[in-house]
Amino acid sequence: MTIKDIAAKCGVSVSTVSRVLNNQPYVKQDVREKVLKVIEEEHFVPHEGAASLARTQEDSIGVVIRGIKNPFFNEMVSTILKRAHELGYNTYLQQIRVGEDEIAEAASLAKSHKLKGVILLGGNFDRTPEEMKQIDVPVVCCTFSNIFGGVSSKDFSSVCIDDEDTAYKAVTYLASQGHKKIAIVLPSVEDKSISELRYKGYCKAMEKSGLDVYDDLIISTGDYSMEAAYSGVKEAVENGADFTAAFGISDLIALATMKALSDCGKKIPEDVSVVGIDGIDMTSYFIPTLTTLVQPRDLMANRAVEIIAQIIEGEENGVHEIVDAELRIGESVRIL
Amino acid sequence: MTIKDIAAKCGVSVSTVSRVLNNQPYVKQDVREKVLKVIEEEHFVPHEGAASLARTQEDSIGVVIRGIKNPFFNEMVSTILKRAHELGYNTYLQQIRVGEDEIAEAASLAKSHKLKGVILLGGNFDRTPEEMKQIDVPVVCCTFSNIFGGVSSKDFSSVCIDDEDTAYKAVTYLASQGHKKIAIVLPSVEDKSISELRYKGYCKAMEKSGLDVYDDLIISTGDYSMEAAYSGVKEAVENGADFTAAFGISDLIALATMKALSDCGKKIPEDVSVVGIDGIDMTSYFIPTLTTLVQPRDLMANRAVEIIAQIIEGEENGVHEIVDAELRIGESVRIL
DNA sequence: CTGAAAGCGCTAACAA
DNA sequence: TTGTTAGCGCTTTCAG
Repeated sequence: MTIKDIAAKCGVSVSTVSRVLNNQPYVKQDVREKVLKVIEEEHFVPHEGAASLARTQEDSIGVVIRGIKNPFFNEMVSTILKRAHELGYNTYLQQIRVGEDEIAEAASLAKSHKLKGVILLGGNFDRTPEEMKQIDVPVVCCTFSNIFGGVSSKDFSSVCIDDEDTAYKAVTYLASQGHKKIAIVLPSVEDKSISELRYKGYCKAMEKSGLDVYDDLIISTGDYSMEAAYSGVKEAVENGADFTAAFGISDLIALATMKALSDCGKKIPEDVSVVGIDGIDMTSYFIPTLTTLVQPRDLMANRAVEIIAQIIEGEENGVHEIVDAELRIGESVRIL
Repeated sequence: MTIKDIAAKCGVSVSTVSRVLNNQPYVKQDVREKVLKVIEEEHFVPHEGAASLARTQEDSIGVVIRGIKNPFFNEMVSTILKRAHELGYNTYLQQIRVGEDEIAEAASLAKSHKLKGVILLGGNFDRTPEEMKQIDVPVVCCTFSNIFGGVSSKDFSSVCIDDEDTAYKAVTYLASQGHKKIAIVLPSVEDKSISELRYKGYCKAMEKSGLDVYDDLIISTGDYSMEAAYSGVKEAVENGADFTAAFGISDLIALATMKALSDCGKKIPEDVSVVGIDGIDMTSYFIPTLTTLVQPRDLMANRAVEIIAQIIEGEENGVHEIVDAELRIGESVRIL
């Protein structure tokens, strides 16, 4: 069943059917209705590839999500797709594993579908200008900003929180509650990515609060997984690490930290307090509820789409928006 | 940049380039290498729509996921995509919200991309044969099986656990630990879907164990969300519902149940024990760890792909596989 | 307002 | 082993 068959059944030409299909003007009302009726009856759906091929200008954007199981990203996807739809953009979703190269994926997605722009949901900071140039359409980094790879800030856009500052707030909150020995649980202190930035914020907060940072307080677990965080914290505690509060640089890490502490016989928050960053839905159902700095994910998702649309419409590239994370007080921090 | 440009740059014809692109034989080794080199240099990626249009026979399958944020489904997706890739199938992923019509989506996806088959990840049971017929390619329901809508079992395939039996096991386990007042937390006792089936299993287990089912034990919350489960349980307890164990028909529901109970001052498992079904990753990090019947999600994901491949290759439709859920004992059930 | 016809970029016979 | 060519199903001028 093709557009041609529909045209024949309606006694009109293919161009008329095409006009109806694309909601274009210059079709008499009764003709439009008849065509619509036949389309409905036949359950006709146009072949997307053919349309895409014929279209002189596609209005599609791609969304590449890194970390297929990450709830934080999954919670943003539907907002992105919805907003894109509202603004008249078709979307192509590509989920990739943590190990894969999101730039290469994005470049290939853009070419294989004539995309007008790409949103990167999560990714690595450490990119060279050459790598970025592989993607020949505007890019908006959502939840992160490339600041390590020497890519000019004019060559991409971004919307994210200030990672260093947010970590600073998290740790300062802990300090304000009287905590002195505050541990940090992170993948790495220098991964040229979020982990490194949040580590800086931690150090700054500790310093400003007049607290010492010593080795035992830094629990590097290797990656962003809950498994790694769990074993890292457990091992640290078993080896005698001594702290009354822990800052997990993401909610998933913070939740795994709580579990590890609990399994070591520590009560939360009585013995150890914990805070995270992100604000994923699940944190509200943990016992105790996690205190966390909530990223405004709907705002970020919407802005990411709006920014890419703006750039596609011809506005300048290089839009970099910083949004605020807000402290949501749960039950995981002891209030002194 | 098109295949034609590449051909020109290499001094060969488009068909040679096409052959190289598709890993076909009948290209001299040195020619193949030269073409590959130019493709690499130019970062050429063929237009997917054009290829799809020209291909006489596409080998693509679609995956429609219902419940964009559901961790259980998200955890299966990558396995499905991987297996499909291994078997030589292209995949098209479509995530839809809980309110949307997955059959209509699947039908449209199948037509717009000339799909050979569709995997439905989660969905409604209550479908008529007419609705199913909208999808003109083989369908495999993964995690559920259509048994309410009168669709002939020959018209679709499925791979799922035995919902009634799994619920039976969960409740029987609770009873075996000495519990007598066992509540069930579910969306609805008759939603013609998973909830209804698991409710049946609950009733059967209660009966076999010689336990009474009375109204206070049945907490219907309206939908599958954690929010609904949380408020439903909280309200029930505040209204005096009295039970020592609760069966949440899904992990998410069980987790929300634990939280609600905890917020009502009940300790788990000391005051109330809880079990779920699914085995999502997150359950291992809750305090206490949730006892649950684990669905073999990798197995189901792999089988779903293998079954659809089998049907596409010409084998008979109507394959219905039941897989076993396995009890994973956590800390949420009091051991007597 | 409507239709005819020229591609979009690629694959797949078919010839060479 | 390679090239030529006819579409795949649709959109989009351009005439009418």
